[in-house]
Amino acid sequence: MAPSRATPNPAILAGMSSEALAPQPAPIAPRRPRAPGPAPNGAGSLARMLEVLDLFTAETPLLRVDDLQARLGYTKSTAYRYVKTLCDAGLLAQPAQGCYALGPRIVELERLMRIADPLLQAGEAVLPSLAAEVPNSMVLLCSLYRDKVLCVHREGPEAIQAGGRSITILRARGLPLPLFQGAASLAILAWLPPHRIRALFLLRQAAMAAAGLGADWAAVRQRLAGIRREGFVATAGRFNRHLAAVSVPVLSRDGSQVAGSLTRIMALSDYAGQEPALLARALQGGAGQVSARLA
Amino acid sequence: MAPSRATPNPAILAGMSSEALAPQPAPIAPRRPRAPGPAPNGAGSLARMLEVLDLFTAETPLLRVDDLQARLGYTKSTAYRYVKTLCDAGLLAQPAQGCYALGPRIVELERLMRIADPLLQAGEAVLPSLAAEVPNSMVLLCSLYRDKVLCVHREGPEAIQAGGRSITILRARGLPLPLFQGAASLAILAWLPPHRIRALFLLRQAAMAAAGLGADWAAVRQRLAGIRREGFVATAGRFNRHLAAVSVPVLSRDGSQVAGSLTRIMALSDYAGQEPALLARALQGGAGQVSARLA
DNA sequence: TAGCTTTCCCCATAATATGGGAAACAGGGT
DNA sequence: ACCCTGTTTCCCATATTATGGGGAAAGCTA
Repeated sequence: MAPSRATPNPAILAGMSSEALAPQPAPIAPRRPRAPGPAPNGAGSLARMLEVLDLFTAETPLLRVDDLQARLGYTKSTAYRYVKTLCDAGLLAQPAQGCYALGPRIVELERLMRIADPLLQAGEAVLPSLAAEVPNSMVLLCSLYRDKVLCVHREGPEAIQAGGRSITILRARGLPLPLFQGAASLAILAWLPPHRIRALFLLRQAAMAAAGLGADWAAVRQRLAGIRREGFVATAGRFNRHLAAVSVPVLSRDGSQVAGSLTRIMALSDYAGQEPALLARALQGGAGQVSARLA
Repeated sequence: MAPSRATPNPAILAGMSSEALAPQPAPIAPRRPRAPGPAPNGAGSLARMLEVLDLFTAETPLLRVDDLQARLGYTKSTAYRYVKTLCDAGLLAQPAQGCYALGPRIVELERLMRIADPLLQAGEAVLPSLAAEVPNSMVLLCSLYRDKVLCVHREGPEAIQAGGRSITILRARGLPLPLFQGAASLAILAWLPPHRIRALFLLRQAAMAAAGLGADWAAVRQRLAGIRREGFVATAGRFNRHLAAVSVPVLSRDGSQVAGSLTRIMALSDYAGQEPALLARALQGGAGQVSARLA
């Protein structure tokens, strides 16, 4: 600080009475106790802080501290402390004063993931030729994380001509897919080890039923066994009225577990003329190549 | 938990003596106090938890809990609690038992940033034609976040033929650049509002000097003023012995502040035959188009 | 199923996150 | 250049809760 910004006497500037400058005996208000209970929220303060990230969406990428305070029920102090901690970690950033957004660390970490992800590496090498095999179609590489299926890579055109219109899937990487719906997810689910499927069922039976996977354990089990017997999943007009999808699992190199799924998306009109099993065969070839390239 | 996990009586199951069930005077080992001091680490526990993310690198994308425990000095309990909290938030994931990696939430959040970032939107529209103007060259769009410059988008070939070899810049998005070195960073720095430059200088004078920006405030100020007068930054052989770069600032639509920088990277041999100011002029045209497209 | 590692749970206490208010700061206007 | 307004940090006592150790449960491998 070269010229040393030296004007720290706001008390006088603010016109406070001289009394206020005398040593105050006990003017500090004691902390207002929160309502008793095991935990005010579902978790500890560490998890509470991370909830801040959930508030950022494509519709509201910029938030003010007031919004956080209101939406999460914190006080101003706490909201600012969370924001400051997250900013220091780079997970948030301030594009402008009073304005917060997701931060650079996220982009940086995502790059690390791209560099380190063997599935992505393998997919980038194999998918281009696979996508080119069928005109007006794109190929998606998806992956399962605990209880979330994400599109990891897309190859082929950004848009598909279908139903007289151009249907675009923009910025596919990172697109979250419903766990129990869609060819890409089912192709992963069906090849999960039995105890994983069972655990998922016990935990999210309602969601499975709602997605039409099956009302009880027997139905779900049977449905997934059917998919495994076929070797692929084909859906038509579910994700979009004018689109169809065929998906096959990508297994780890030793074939012991499922690493993700490979999905071709095409116009429903193009799909109608073809044999699903034939489309699946081509995908299975690609999936085998991807598997072979996995570290 | 279909059969309702209702067996919360570990004392009996474990075969403890009935004495142990009586009110225990003080059998529980008191918490071992940590070394006294204002704070064991530089920050509170919230920031401490986020340090876990720093341990994941391109070289070590997979970590075991023992590693975290050892590298951050936590106990097993704490390490597992952090990991669980971060996993629940999706910032970490377990590809396999005993194995942790960066999680799906990061990819998902990064997608949100791509969707919402006006600079990226504008860049994707403008850069392709700009990159094609000069063969064997790529164009980088970079942005400043508080104290970090990141490449946000790359257009053009992935590799440049220079010095008889092919020099590749892979996965440019998310690539961190040194704040005080390189054309892309300097083109942003120089157009920062004076008080921001001054704040940076006060905070990181040593780093500026080490990067050759200037030993004292006068030198730094003069150097940046010189860049502003020129209107661009050109470097040759700094980032890589066989490459040269020309960079210009991208201003906000109203021109009041700098939003990022636009940089062309080319082979040093190609650069040598050209007039830097002419290259800069073309970039300035592109930067103007990007600015015009900013929301 | 047994045997192993990994993960979670329990609890008292020490560490620290919290909340209220005021100081310091930054940006925009005149 | 200055004030003025809204934003951000600092301060401190106390209540909340994160911590650490040991042991139970869960998950995977053989």
